[in-house]
Amino acid sequence: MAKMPTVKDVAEHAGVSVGTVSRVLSGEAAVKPVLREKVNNAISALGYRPNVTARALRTSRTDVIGLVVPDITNPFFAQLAASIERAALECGHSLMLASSHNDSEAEQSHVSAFLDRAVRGIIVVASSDGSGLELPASVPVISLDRRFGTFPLVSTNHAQAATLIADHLYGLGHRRIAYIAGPTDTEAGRIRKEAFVSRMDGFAKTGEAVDLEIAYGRFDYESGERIARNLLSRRAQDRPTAIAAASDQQAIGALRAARDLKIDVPRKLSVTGFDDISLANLVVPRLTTVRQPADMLARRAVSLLLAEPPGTADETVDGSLIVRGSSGPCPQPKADMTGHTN
Amino acid sequence: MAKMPTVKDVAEHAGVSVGTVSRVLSGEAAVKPVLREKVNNAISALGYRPNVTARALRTSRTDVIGLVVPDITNPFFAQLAASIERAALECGHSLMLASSHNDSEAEQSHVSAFLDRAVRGIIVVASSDGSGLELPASVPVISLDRRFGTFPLVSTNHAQAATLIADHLYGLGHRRIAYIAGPTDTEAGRIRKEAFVSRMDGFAKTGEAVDLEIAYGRFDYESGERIARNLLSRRAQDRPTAIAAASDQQAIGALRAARDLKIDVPRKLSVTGFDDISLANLVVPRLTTVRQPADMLARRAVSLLLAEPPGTADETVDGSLIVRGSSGPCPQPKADMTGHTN
DNA sequence: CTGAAAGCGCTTACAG
DNA sequence: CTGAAAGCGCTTACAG
Repeated sequence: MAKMPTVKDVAEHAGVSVGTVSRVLSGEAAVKPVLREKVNNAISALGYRPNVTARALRTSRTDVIGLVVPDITNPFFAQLAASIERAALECGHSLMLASSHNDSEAEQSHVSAFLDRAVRGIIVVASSDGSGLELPASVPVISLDRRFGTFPLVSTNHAQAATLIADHLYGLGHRRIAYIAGPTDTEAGRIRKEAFVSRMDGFAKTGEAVDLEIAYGRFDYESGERIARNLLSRRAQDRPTAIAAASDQQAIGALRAARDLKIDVPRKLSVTGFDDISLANLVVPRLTTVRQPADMLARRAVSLLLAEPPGTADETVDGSLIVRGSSGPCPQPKADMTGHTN
Repeated sequence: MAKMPTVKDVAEHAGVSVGTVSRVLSGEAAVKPVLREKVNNAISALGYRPNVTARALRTSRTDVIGLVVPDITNPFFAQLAASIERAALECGHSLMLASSHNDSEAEQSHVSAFLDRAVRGIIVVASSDGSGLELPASVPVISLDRRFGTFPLVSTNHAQAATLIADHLYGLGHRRIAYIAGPTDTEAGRIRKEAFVSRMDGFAKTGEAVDLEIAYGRFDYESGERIARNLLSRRAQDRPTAIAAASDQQAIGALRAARDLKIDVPRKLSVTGFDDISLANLVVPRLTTVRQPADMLARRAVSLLLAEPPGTADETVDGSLIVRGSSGPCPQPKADMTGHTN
């Protein structure tokens, strides 16, 4: 608990002024080598460490980046947080994390708390669309994955990624497909769904029609399981032959439901996810999905935030299809198939 | 980007001194109601928000709690982090999170960074035993789940919890059991293993002998899968009838391996975990495990940290057995069974 | 109960 | 290149 040494102590020990100490600390200004040497010696002799609070007060700048996510126990967000922390660290910044529990009021107050704390910048994965509007924002703010207010967005190209899945399923011959969508109040949820739907509509025009059914839920395991259970609790001929989910968690829930109903995946049913969380490669069967490049997203978000001046343009990163065991050829042509063949 | 109003602005607007403003802000000192009123009006009129940095510099105290975990993408730690954030928020504190990636040097430097930042206190889930020794620690530090340095530890009663699992498996008739242990350089890993082993030894004395095999790994999915694959790639009569893992992640990996090898769980093999992460209830089959009460652990850690004076005694919380589908009766008496029956 | 003033530990014009 | 001094926005003895 000994009192920490200050610049003043260092200055005395080195026989220079505090200004000089500060200048060698910053490394910016030119200091005569002899003095620099003395100061550095004093610093290590005393075990001096700069007081970041004082520095922050003086410069009204810190090296802390604030991150707000809707739910840190969501594996995708945890992944994102880990990547951001790494990216921030590489730039000499540290991370302050807050979880909004999908509550836009909590989100709002976390952002305010960060602002009060004079963080260097804020990255937020919005809890829902329309949150975060009308913010004073004295520091740069970046939306990640889901738009927050009107701040620049770094995200996966949800439309492109969803299209990848649509093509994959159609290519496997599936013509009766169910789509488990994410919340309609999130842009990510909507875009993924719309891109998927419009791709299927496109196929209907040039090839075979697709019987597409859409169910809406949250992005979590439970939603996926519940919805899939509904979808699959029908006579076999009325069931979809493929379920495309808007998140890996939903897809894993769907796998669970299929298993409970003794529906063989992928022989009787194909299931696909979205995100490529680490678990996707561990479930049974391994999940076909589209990878969101968390590392790249994190890196881009941090660098937009730290850029001078801060970036203002949206950025988009393509997803990539990861084919694993949960998707396969459509079981067999339906007897009651409508639409033409080519 | 307008300059934020300060106490001085408020004081002028209210026609009082800055001291008075500060006093109504703190709520501690007595202030004449008329003045208090004026000050409050000025505060809302100007939209004044206290500058936390200045306050921190002056009082050398903040309301930030630092948390270091070995890996935020580990679902158990994510759960813990979420619980701690909630507990901290309830006490008007916010959370600063760092992930050490199981590297004790990174851990060390994160702790230093928190110290530099004059956090209110630090909670650390140690990356391994022996990390965090000889720390100056100008603020309270609490170890959570795994001991950090010599700081007080809040943890699940690993021994009691491991015993619960041992009893469960023995009670189901299993006599050839493999235990997938956690890293031997973590206390949690060692205690869980030792308690399990010693319970089994106890049975050997009073009942039937247990053929116990131990394999060591990390706490993650991959370790569990790899080790289980080894364990199970033998002739059926040489295989364990039950695998107890030191973490849910390992157990889920083991489930994966069993599935790949077409070994029916629980009919041919029982598998148990440890933690009760949310996924445990979603894998196929659902995982029998022992629940670590994350919420309670978090709450206790935060309250020890914030107590005046800070708590110094270790605290332990019991785990509870959660029986699900991955464990069942031992397949059938072995022909080559040694040991007596009772 | 209230005001005037010192000071937390830095950084940064300002002189020299 | 270096020192002396002001000041970031607060809180808190110290008088009164």
